This record gives sequence, C-alpha cells and structure tokens, in this order.
Amino acid sequence: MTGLNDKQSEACSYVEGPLLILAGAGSGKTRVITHRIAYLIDELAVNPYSILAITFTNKAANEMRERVDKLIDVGSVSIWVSTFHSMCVRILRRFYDRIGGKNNFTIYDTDDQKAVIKEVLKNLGMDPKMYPEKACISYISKAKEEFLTPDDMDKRSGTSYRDMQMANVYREYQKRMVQNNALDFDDLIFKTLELFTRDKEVLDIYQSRFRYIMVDEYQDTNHSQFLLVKMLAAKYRNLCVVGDDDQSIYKFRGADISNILNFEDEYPDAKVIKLEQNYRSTKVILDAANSVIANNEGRKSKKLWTENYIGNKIKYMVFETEYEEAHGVINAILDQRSMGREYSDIAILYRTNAQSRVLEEKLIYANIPYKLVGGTGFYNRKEVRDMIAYLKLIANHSDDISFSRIINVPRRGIGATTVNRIKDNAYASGQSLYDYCKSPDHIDDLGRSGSKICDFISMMDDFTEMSGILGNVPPEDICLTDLYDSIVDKTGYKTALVAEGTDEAKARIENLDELKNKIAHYEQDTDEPGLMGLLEEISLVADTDEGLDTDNKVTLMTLHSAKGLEFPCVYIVGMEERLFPSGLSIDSDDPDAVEEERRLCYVGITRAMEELMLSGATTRMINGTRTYPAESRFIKEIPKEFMERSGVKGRSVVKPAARPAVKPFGSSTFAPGIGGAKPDINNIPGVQKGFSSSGSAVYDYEVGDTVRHIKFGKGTVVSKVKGGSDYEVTVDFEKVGEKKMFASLARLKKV
DNA sequence: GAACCCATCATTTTT
DNA sequence: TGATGGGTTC
Repeated sequence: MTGLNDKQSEACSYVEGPLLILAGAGSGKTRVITHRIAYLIDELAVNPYSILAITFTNKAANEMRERVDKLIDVGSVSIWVSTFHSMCVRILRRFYDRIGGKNNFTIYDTDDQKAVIKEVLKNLGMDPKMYPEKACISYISKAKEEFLTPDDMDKRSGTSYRDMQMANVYREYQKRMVQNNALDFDDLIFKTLELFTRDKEVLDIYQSRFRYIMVDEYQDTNHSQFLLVKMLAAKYRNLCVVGDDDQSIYKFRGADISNILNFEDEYPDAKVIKLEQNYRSTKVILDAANSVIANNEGRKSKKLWTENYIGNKIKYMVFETEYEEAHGVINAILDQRSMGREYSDIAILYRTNAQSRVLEEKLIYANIPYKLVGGTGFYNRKEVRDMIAYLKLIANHSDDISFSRIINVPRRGIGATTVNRIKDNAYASGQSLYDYCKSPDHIDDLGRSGSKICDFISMMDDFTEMSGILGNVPPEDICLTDLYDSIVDKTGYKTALVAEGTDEAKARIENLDELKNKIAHYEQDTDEPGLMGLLEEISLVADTDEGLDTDNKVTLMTLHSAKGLEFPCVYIVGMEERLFPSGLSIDSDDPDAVEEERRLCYVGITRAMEELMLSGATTRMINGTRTYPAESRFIKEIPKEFMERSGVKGRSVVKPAARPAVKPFGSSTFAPGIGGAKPDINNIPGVQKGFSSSGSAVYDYEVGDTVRHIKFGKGTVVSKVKGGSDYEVTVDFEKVGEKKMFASLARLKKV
C-alpha cells in the first residue's frame, strides 16, 4: 500500500478476525482506518454496504467519509460512517416499536433531562437540596452506561437509603420519559441494546449486514457501547478497534479503559498492532510527552518515536499572576507572528474553561483574532432553545417538557397557577399536557385562561399541519424555513423582542435569524429534509463542528477539546498543582484520577508539532479566592534537558511585543534576532525562539550532510552558523541552487 | 405576574 | 469572580 509504513499497511490488510490497533498520538491513525476501508472495497471487492465505521464525534465521522471518498471511486456513500448515537437513532427510528416504543421519539438533551428530574423530585416529594438534579442525572447516566435498569440499581442499593432513593428517581424518570415519548442520549444506546437483546430478528438484520466493523477512539467507549459493538460483531467477528489507552481522558463520562486493556481477553485470537512512529512532533516534544506518561501505571507498553528533527527546547515560563501569564502568552504570539507564523497555527490550551476569560481579554486588547472552541454554544441560548421547543412540541405532542417551556413564552397570560392545574389534571388522567388542553371538556376547568389555551392549541395545530409530520402534505411542499418563520411571527416572539428594543433583544433577534440560516442549510444539504431529521441534527450535531477553519485565528480551547487536533505551535497555560492536575483529582481516593490528568497532559503535549510553551502563575484567582499554587507535578516530570525555564519574577523577563496591534504592552521596541523581517518564500512560517535568547535548538545534521526540504527537495548543507538561539543554514539544493535559511524555519530533514 | 435581590456554588464534554 | 436560581417583594 502506498505511502504507509509497514505497521500501518499491516493494519490495513489484516481484515479477518478481531484486530486491536494501538495507535499512538500522531501515528497516522485516521489514515490507517481510511486506507483500510479503501483496501476492503478496492482490493477485496467488499460491498461498501457491509462496512460499519463508528466514531465519537460527527466531525470525525465526516472527515472519515471525506477521506475515504477521495481514496475510492464509488460506493463511499453506502458505507455506514456514523457516531454511536446517530447509528442508534437510525436503528431505533426503524425498529423501536418492536420493543413497545414509538418510532417518532424526541431526543432530550441535558437541559430537558434537568426539567424532567425537577418534575420527578416534586412528584416523589424529594428535596432537590438533598438530591441535586445534577447528581440525579449523573446517577442515571452512570446506570445506563453500565446497561443497568432501575430494578438492577435497586438491587445494588443494598442498605443505602440514598441509593434506594436514587433508584426511585431513576425509575420515575424513565416513566416520565415514556410518557413524553422521549429518549436521552444514554437511552439511545441503552434502548438499542435492549432491542438487540429482545429481538433476535432485528439483531440478525444488522449482524448479517455488517461484515466489517471498525471503531475509532475505542478507549472512549463505555460499557454499554462495548456490549453493543460486541453484539454487532458476534456473527462475523471482523472487528477492528483503534485506540490509545494513553489518550483516555473521558472516564468522567463513562469511558471504560478496560475495554481496550482487556480486548485480548475478550478476543483471545485478536491480533494486536502497535503504531508507534509519530509523524507529528519534534523529538524534544515527543520525548517530553513520553517522559510524562511513563509515570502512569497500568498502560499498554508503547513507546513513540519519530524521525522528525530534534527541534527547539520546550519553554517553561512562570509569571506572577494569571494576567501576566496571559500577557506573556500574547507577547509570545506576537513574536511568532512577526516571524511569519500564521495565527491559525497557534493554539492556547487550558484545563478549565474559566481560564479563557483573561486570555480573551488580552487577545482582544492586542487585536489578535481568535476563536473559542466549546463553551456555551449557540443551541444553549434561551431564544434558540425556545424555538427548538416549539419545533419539538410540533413533532411530538407528548413532549410535556417542551410544552411547559413555551406555553407562556412569549407571555400570553397563562400563568404558573394555570399551568400547575393543567399538569395536575393531565397527570391524574394520564394524558399529555397537549392532549389534555386539546380536549374540549377541559376548557371549562381552566376558567379565564381557557380561551387563551384554546388559541395556543389551535395555533400549534396549524403549525403541526404545516410541518408535514402528519403525512398530509406532499414532501415537496414542506418548507421548514416557512414553518420557522410562521412560529417566529405568529407566536409574537419576534414582536416581543422588537418591542423590548434593548441591545440584548437585538442580539437575540440575530440569533433567531441565525437559527433560520441553519435550518435553510439543513434543507439544502439533505436529501429528504423533514422536521424529524432537522431535530435530530440539532440534537446530535454540535455546532462547534462547523467552525470556519479557514479563518486565520488563534485557537483557544480546553485540553479535552484539543484531542485529535494538531498545531505547529501550542501553549499550555496554568501548569499548577490543583489546577492541572485538578484539585479534585488530587483529593480523589481513586489513584487513577491523577493518572487521567497525566494522560490529559500527554494529549496536550502531543498536540504540538514544532513549538511548545508551558506556563504557570505563582498566584491565581480561583472562584473568587486568591490561591498560591505550587508548580505542576507534570513540569517536574519533564526532563530538564528538554526544557528551558525562565520567569519566576514574571514581567521582568517578558519581552515587549514585537509589533503590538494597539500599544498595550508598555514600551514597544523591536524583537531582536530574526524578528521583524517579512516572511518570504525562503522563510516558511515556522519556528521561533519565543522567550529565550540563549541557544537551545539542536539539529541532527552537519555541514556536508544531505538533507531534504519540504519545498526545495534534496540538497547539501554548505554551512551552519549560529545566530541567536538559531542556526543560519546554507544549503545547496539540487533543483534550486543555494539557499540561506534559519534552521528552525527550514524544517530540514537529514537523509 | 414580574422585577429584583441574595445565596450558592462552582473540572473536563460529546452525543 | 461570575452565573444561576430560588425566594421575596411590589
């Protein structure tokens, strides 16, 4: 197979029987999966229809399909490439009725879950102070991740009163979910498992179809997902899982690392292939990552190596406060920029979202464009959620949660008292809120509000008619954007916002328009668009997936969201005990908690291709209190020879910005050394020394060596002259003749 | 029914 | 520090 190393190509062609691919960071994992699929189709003439590839995020799924599509001529559309969750939705939409469900179920997100829990606690007469919603949700989620029913959990409670109560909440919660005809994210997996367990015919349909199954990020699977994969693969046993135990960072959401560690116990005939060659990072960066992760116990033995050049030392800076730290990072970025590095090559990573604020402030001040990944997304805005609640209620009249959310939004004079009466009565008669209100017999019970409720229901009925979910409208006549316009308009939602006239209201109106754009996009890009499909997409596809990667901006995100990405230049901030590793993990009685933080550190370090800077502060404000954190243990785990420390007294060692956009950072002079020069073709945006001016970089070629340059091809090193922290290298290229360049920028590779 | 004020409480997150 | 939510007051 072309362009693959031995291990990679072995992994591609080993297709019969169970296979575990341990793919280290930057070892070309996605490449292997896509080539493997191409191999199955092109070389073995496998029908694409019988291939299933499961990923965790939609982004990964899309990327995979695109890359397969480039490798093969036809058929990529009929491969099932999807996330666990969308796969399960697809199966349940077809067969959920086989186990007594309704195929038009609604998907509930965490906010909806919270609302259900609230009702449940009220109903059971339990104190939300003693049993916080969050705790209930995570209890239920944990149970479902383990494929345990309320009865199972009840048995497990033993003599613990609290556990028994929690099991009760779980049972009552499920009852409500059935009433609302809704499934939460964990239910999607759980119910599919239940379907497969109870209906062998359905199981056989999928088992027979999927002759070849691949699971990406296998270290992130929970127990239920493990069971699901196991069932699907039971017939042909052509199961290939790809993962890296060292990058398991999602234990808190149920990821079970033993799935990958015990794969060989589960499948004794499994072949194991390790991908240990890293194509991403410099030697220094990779060795630092290896040194850190070596402190963990209970991992699969594995040692990443690379043929890449040694590279610059890792910079480690200590500042006085978090503000100075941010300031220092910005200065470093401006330096990089003045060397010709693109903003989009740079990422700032942190442990907690709260850390982004200070960084953002400084970035704005310095006029540096940035994009923030994660955080509270578009679909969490109140006005957007309101609109989606309308759509959800239209699609599923049993959805009491959405009904309660919008019955008086915008205000239509239906107050809490009335709503509570509706709830009580409807609950007593076993009807949904919608059906209860729709029944003419009940209007009188509702007194003065009766007519208002009548109006509301008849409006919703009109919307329902328009939506086409009743099957009364020919599909080509359904227009979701029209439906959306009607909702925004006829409910008076927009009018209410316009009347408000505040800046905030204006922003909300913009968000309403933005949602319309998204709906229009969906309608355009989908073969058979419908309300169900739209809601699915909204629930299952995070809006972070559609970020415009073309923009030249610095990326800000948590270490968690950085997994799977790479950047030439990475800054990891907040390298302090109790921040990273987090205090909770240090205090935990589970020894694996700190190990998981260490894996997170490993993930962070291995995101960097060329340049890595770590930083911390000697004092930091956390939750309103000033703290004086010690240096992170992970710093101590990086061998000194890879690292260049500076700072401690913060500001004094921070260089002024090379070219501040505003003039925020005090005296702005010039950056010494190679800074300031406009990048030209000889100076491909590359590496810069960042903070230090002492020599640090080491390169593995000498005068007379033959080297390869990414653009100019092969050449011979004519001279190598030290200048600042860098070397000025002159190379005589076979094709283009003699070129002078900075070693750190040239990315020369010895041949 | 709505505005306002005070208490509370804080990892990580995709689906 | 800051967001959020419940309770109180008008």
